[in-house]
Amino acid sequence: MLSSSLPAAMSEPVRFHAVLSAKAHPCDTCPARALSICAAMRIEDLGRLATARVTQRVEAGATFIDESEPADHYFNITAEAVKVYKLLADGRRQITGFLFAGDLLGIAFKGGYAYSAEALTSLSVCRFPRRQLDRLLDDFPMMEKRLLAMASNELAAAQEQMMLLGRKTAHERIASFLLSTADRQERLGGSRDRVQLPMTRSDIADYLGLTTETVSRVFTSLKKRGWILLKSNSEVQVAERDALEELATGLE
Amino acid sequence: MLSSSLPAAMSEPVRFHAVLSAKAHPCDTCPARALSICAAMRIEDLGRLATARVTQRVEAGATFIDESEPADHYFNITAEAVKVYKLLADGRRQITGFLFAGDLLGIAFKGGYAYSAEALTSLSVCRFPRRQLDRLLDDFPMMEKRLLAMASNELAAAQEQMMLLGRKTAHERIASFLLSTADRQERLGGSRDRVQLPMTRSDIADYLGLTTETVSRVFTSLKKRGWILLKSNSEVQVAERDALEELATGLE
DNA sequence: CGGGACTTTGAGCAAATTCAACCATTGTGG
DNA sequence: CCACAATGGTTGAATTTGCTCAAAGTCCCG
Repeated sequence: MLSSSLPAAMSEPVRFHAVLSAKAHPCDTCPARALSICAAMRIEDLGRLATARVTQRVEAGATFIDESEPADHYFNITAEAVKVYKLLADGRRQITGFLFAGDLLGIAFKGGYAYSAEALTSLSVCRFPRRQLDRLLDDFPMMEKRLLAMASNELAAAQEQMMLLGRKTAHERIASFLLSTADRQERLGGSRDRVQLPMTRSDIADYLGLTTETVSRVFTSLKKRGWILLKSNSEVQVAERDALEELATGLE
Repeated sequence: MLSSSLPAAMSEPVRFHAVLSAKAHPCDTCPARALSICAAMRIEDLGRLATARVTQRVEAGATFIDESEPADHYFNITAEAVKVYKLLADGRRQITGFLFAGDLLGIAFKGGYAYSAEALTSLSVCRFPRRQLDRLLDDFPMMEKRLLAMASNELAAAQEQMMLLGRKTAHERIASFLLSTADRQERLGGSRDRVQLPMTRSDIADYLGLTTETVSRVFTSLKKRGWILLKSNSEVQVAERDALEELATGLE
C-alpha cells in the first residue's frame, strides 16, 4: 500500500538521524534537509551551518519556546509536528500554526518570541543561536532570500487563516483545515486523502477558533454526509474531496 | 493644540510632495522616507531606488491591487490609508490589514498577490517593479534585512490578529482595534488618544470578523461606559485607556 | 483490566447575526 | 440655497450559530 509510507516516515526519522549522525554529516540525513533554509546552501557550505547547530530533544507535550522569553534561537523542525500558540490573560488560547518537517520557528519581534511552542509528539529540533545565524546570513545571501521567501509564504498563510477565523462557518473551517493539512502532508510525501491528525480535538478547536464540542460535532456531521471517514481519532480519510473543497471555499 | 498636527499631516503631504518633487530629490520630501525600506539606504544610494520608482495616483475607493493579478510590483504607501482584503466566493470579505504611511505592500506568494488593495482616501503610492527591486536587494543587503524585519513584524501582527479573530469577544476586538490604531497613529506623529478612523464601520467589521451593526453597538456601549467619546464618525477619543487595555488583553 | 485523558452527544443558553426600520451627513442639481 | 437622494450609521426585535454545562462513551497505556 502506497499510503503506508507516510506513517512510517513520520514516526521514525528522528531515531534514524540519531544513529547516523555520529559518522555522516548531520545534515545529510536530516529528513528536512531539502525543505528548509538549509536547501539554499551548497553541501560544502553546510559545514558552517552545522557547527552552529545543536540537536535538541523535546518530549511530547513539552514547551520548548515560551511567549515571555527573549528570542535567542531559531528552531528547525526536522520531523513530526509542533504547535505554536498564544495565550490570553484568562487562559484562552489561540493556536497560530502547526509546524511540520522543514518549518522554521523563531522569527521574532522586538527581541521576544510572541508565542509559545509545544511538541505534539516527542521529537528532535535543530536549534541555532540567533546571533550566529544572523551572521551567517551576511555570507550567504541565498539563505537570506530563502528566509524572506519563507516569511512571505507564512504571511500569505496567515492571511488565509484570518479569512477562515473572521468569516468562515464552523463547517467551512473544518473543511479548510482538513484540506490544507492533507495538502501539506502530501507535499511531505504522504497520501493525498489520508490525513494524519497528531493534535487533539482541543488543539484543532484552538486553531480554528471553535470549541472541542463543535469540532467533534462537525466531524460527525461530515461523516454522516459521507464526505470523510474517521479511521481513528488521529486519522481522517477524505472521501468526497470536491464537496469539501466547495465547502472550504465558501461556494455554499 | 498638539493633536491638530496629525490631521494636517495626514491630509496634505501628497500635495506637498508633488509641488517639491520637480526640484528636489523625490524621496527627500517623501513623508514615509524614514519609515519604510528606504530608511535602510544612505541618501546617496537612494538614486538607484528612485529611478525604479513611479508615483501612482489612486483615487478614493479605487482598487489598485487585485487578488487575481500576477504580483509585478511592490507598493510603498507614503501617506493616508489603504485597506487590504480577501474575498470568499459568495462575497464575504476579510480585511487583513489597514496600511498607513511607510507600509510596504506587494509581498507575494507563488507569483500572485493573494489579496486586493483599495485606497480609503485619494492618495499617491510609490510603485516599484518587482524585478528591479529584487535586483536592487542584491546590492543593498541592508535593504533585504529591513524587508525581512518588516515581514517579521507583519507576521507577529498577523498572529495577534488571529488571537483577536479566534478568541476575543466583540468588545475585546473593538478595544484592541482602537488601541492598536491609536498606537500606530502615535508612532506616525499623531496624538495618543485621538484616533482617526478613515475607514467605514463596515470596513472595521470586515477587519474584526464582525458585522457593521455589532461594531456600531459596541461603540455606543463603550461610549455609554465613558471609555470613549465619538467625536465624529471618523474620530474616536480614548477617555479611559486603562479600562480599554484591560478589556483588550482579556483581563475580564 | 482499570483509570485517566480524550471524545462524543445532548439540552439549554447567549453572543452576535439577520432583518428591518429609522437617523445623520454629505454632496448635487434644480 | 435648499431639497433630496445616496451613502453610511444607529437602533430594535427575532433568530441562529456555536458555546456552556453535563453526562456518557472510547481509547490508550500502564
